[in-house]
Amino acid sequence: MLKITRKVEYALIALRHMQHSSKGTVTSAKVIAKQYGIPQHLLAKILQQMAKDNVVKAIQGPTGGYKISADLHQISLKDFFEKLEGPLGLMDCYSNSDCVQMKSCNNLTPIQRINQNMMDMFSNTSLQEITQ
Amino acid sequence: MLKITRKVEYALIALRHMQHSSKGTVTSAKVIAKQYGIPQHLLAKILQQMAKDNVVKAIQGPTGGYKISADLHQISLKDFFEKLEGPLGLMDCYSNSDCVQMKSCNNLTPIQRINQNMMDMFSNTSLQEITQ
DNA sequence: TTATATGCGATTAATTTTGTCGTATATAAT
DNA sequence: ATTATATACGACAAAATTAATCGCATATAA
Repeated sequence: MLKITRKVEYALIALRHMQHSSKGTVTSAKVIAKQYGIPQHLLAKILQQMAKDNVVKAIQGPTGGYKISADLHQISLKDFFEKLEGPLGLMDCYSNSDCVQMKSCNNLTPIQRINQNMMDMFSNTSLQEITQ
Repeated sequence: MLKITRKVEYALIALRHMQHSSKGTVTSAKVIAKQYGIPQHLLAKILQQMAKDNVVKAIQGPTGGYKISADLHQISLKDFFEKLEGPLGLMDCYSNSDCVQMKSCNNLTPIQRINQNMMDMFSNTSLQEITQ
């Protein structure tokens, strides 16, 4: 419980790798996958999703690959996580209001506080800080 | 991702319920399960585990049930969660050191910081605060 | 003695996560 | 032009985790 998925783990690894290679360089999914022992096809899909989200830019063809296209200072971890995994929250009821236990559940407010603290942390941390 | 399991959700609901009933009262798993729409057998097992962990005390036989036996001020969320779900951590590598990507993984330290912040939050919050 | 509670292991079901496969398209290099 | 290598993307499958059920045992109040 409370785990980050491999999907975002892999995304962060890839971002960090690109962040550390010379500026303007293009890196293929294959290279990154091999270096970190990530299933290549899986990483490719993740990078494709990041491309759609305008975090990276994809260059096709041989010698193609990806490079960071966004200003990572401007993207919070919260936004990044949500782009990849959908709404965050310690419990489903924070993103989805059709919980049948809603009316009788007694710990919404207390856990809500913790949830808020976590969200704040993720909102106040930029991708740049993670990948630097 | 980053979700609390129903198991601890149910545990917190039960604790909170007991915390709010008159002191010394014994509450059966059945009563709580019905009130909050929780599968009865499942809640019973969770309460049994909490009994083993000395958070609640079990009273057997008809009119039996559970009551809080620990000082909830003295139990941190972190300890409570770990009792129920095992080691916490945003990534497995924080609890388990045999990750094959260990040597090449590049985001240990940055994520580590966030992880530490979360753990601190859970350590600095008592069960009492949640269930009050 | 009976009814009702906990105790506990085994099993199943459901859900989520993780990974694979196949095929199409783009494009640099030869 | 052809080839090799990259991304693009949907469908599928495998694995892992979480959630829930079942059955039987024991305790005990009524």
